[in-house]
Amino acid sequence: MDDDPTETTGQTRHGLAARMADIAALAGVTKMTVSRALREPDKVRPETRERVHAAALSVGYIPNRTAGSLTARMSGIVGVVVPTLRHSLFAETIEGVSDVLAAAGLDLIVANSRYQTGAEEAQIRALLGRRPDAIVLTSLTHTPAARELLRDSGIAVVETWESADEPIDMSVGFSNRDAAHAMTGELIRSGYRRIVFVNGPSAGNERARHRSEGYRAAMREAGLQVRPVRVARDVGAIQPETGARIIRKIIAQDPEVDAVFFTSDVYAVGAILECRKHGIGVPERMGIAGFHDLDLGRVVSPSLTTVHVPALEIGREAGRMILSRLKGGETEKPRAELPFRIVARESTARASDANAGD
Amino acid sequence: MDDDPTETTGQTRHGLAARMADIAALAGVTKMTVSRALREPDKVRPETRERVHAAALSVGYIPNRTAGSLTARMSGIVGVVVPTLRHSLFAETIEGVSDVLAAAGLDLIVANSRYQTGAEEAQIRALLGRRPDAIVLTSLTHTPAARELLRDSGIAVVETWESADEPIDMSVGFSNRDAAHAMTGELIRSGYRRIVFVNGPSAGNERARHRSEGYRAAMREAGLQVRPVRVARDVGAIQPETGARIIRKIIAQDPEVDAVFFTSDVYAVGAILECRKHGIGVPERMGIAGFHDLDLGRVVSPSLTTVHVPALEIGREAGRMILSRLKGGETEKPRAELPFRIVARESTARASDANAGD
DNA sequence: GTGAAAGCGCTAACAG
DNA sequence: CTGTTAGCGCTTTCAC
Repeated sequence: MDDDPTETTGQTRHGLAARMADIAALAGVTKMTVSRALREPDKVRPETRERVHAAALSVGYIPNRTAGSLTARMSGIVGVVVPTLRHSLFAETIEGVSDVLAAAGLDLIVANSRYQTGAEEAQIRALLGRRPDAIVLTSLTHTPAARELLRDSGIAVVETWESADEPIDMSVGFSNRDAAHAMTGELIRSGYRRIVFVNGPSAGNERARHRSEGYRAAMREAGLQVRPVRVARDVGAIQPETGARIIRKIIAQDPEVDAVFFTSDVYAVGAILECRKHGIGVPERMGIAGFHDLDLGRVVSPSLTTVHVPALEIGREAGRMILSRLKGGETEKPRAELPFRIVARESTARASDANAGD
Repeated sequence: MDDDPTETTGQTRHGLAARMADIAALAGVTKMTVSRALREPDKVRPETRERVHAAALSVGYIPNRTAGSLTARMSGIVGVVVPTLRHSLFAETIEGVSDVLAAAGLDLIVANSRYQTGAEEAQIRALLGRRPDAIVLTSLTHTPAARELLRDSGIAVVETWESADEPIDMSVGFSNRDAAHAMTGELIRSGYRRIVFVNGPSAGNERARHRSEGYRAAMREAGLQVRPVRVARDVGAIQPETGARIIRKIIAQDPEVDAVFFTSDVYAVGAILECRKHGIGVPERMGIAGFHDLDLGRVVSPSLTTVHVPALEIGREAGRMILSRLKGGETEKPRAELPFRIVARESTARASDANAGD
C-alpha cells in the first residue's frame, strides 16, 4: 500500500468525505485497484472486485469526479446555453440533450443568455472554465469573440435551431426558410391571397431573415403580391397583446388583407382573440397562422394553424452528435436538418377551401 | 519562480491549453500571484496586476475551475433535479435559481428524474460525484436513501414546491392546502354549491393529499357536502383529454354537480373544451377552475379561473437561501412559504354572482 | 491482475 | 505585496 489515510484519525471516513484511499485501505488493495474495480470491473479479479465494492458500499463512497476529471482530462460535462428557459421549446431541446447524454454519464451545465449575445459570450467563457467536453448552443447569433473562443477550444460544439451558414463545428436544426415557405403555401392553398407575414425583430437575426425569404418566395411563386413584412416588437417577453395590436393595425391600414402569418404562436393567438373580440371572422374573413406549435394554439378557438418544430428531436440529435464525436472519435462535422410539420387547424380552414390553382 | 512550463516546448500555450504557470512565466511572477491577480485583484500591486492581466489576455487564458475546485474544496456547482423540463413551471423555477446563482458565479447542473423517485436517487448520487455546493430538489417525493444521502453529504439542500413536513434542510414552496382551500372558497363565493375536486394520482404524493384537504375543509366550513375526490390518471404526460373524459363522467354519474376544480390547468382546459363541444354552459351550468396559471388558461374561452403559483419566485428564493448559506455561513434552516394568488376569470364568473351567505 | 510513482492545474497556509 | 511548500483526489503510465 502506498498510503494510509487513516493514520491520523484511525477512523475511516464516510460518505462524501471518503476518498479512494479509504476504500483501498478497507479492501486491502491500492487506490489503483479501487479505481479499476469501480470503472473497469473486468480488469479486476472478481474476488478483489467484490471486496472493493463491499468496502465502497459500507462507507457510502461516491468517487469525486472533479478529481477524476482533472487527471483524465475529460470532464464528462456538457454545457448548454439557451436564451431563456421560460420558452418551452428551449426547455424541450435541453430535455432532448439530457435524455441522450445522461444515459452516457454526462452532466449538463445549463446557462441562459437572456437573449443577449454579449451575455452569451460571457456564459461561454464561464462554461469553458469547467472544461466541458462539448457545448450546445441554442441561441440565434454569437459574437465573433464567442465563435473564436469556441473554435480555439477545440471541443465539440453543436449549434442548434438555426441552420448556421458557417457553423463553428456541428449543427442541427430545421430550415426556417422552408417552413415559412410551406406555411405560406398552405395559406394560399386554403384560398387566401392577400397574405401578410409578421416577423420578429430582425436585427442580426438570421432566423427572421430566412422566414421572410420563405414567405416572399412562396408569394412570388404563386404570382401573388408580396406585402411588406411587419415587425413585431415587444418590450421583454413575447406577448399575445403584441399580436392583437398588430392585427388591429393591419386591418385599419390595409383592410383587404385576408390572412396573417405570424412568426410566433403567441402573436397569432393574441390576434385570434382580438378578432373574436371585434367580430372579425376567423378563418372566413381572416386566416391566421402561427409558428412553433405551442399548447396554446390547440386550445384557442378557432384552433391555430401552425408549424410544428422538432424541438425535442433537435436536442436528441445534438446529444447523439456529441456522443459519437466523444466516443467514436469521429472527426466529421455533421450538419443535420430535421423536418418540420405544417399543422393545419381551424384558423385557416375556410369553408370555401378554394384551390389556389386554376 | 518555482517552475517553467515552457522549458520543453519553448512555447507558451494558448487558450484552454494555457495554464496558470504559463501566465506566470509571461508576467514574470509565480502562479500564486497570477491566482491572486485574477481572483483577488486588490491583493496585488496594480502594476503587477496589469502585467498578469495582459499576459492572460494575450494567450486567451481561462482558468481551469476543475482544478480550482479540487483545491478550494468548493466546486461552485449547484445541482438542480426536476421531474421534467417540459413543464414550464419547473423550467421557470430553474430560471429563477439560475438568475440568482449565475450572478454569484455558480454554475447549475440540471438533472431530470422523469417523475421517478428511483431515478431521482440515481441523479442525486451522480450529482454528488461533482461535489456540488448545494442541491435544489423540485420533485415531490424522495426515497429514504436519497434523503439520507443528502443529509450525510452535509451540503445545502433546498426542497421546493412542496412544504415538506420534515425537510432535509431548507425549503421553499407554497401551501397546497391553503391554495386548494382558497380556490374552493372562491367557487363557493361565486355561487357554486355542488363542487367536485379532481386530484392527480395521490400515491405517495403529499401535494395531492394537501390539496384534497384544502378542498374538504373549505366545503365543510361552508356547510356543503364534501363529494368524493376524483383521481385523474393519464398515461405519460398530463393531457387535456383526461380532463375531458373526467368531466364527461362526472356529468353522467352525478348530473347535479355545478362546478369542478381540477388540480391542473391542463385538465381544466380539456374540460372546458369538452363542455363547449356538448353545449354545456361554462360558467352558468358548470363552473370550472384549474391550478398553475399556465398560458393555456388565458387563451381558452371562457378563460380559466386558476391558482397562480410562484414558480419563478420559488427558484429565486431557493437561490437566495443557497447564497446566504454559502457566503454568509448562515447555519439556519429557513423554511419559506410564498404566496399563491387566486386568478378569477370567466370560467367561474356566473352572471348571478350569488353570495355564499344566506 | 495489481502496484508505485508521478502529476493533472490549481489554491490554502504560512513565511517573509 | 509576493513567494514557497504542500497537497486536493484521482488516473495515467509504466513496472512487476
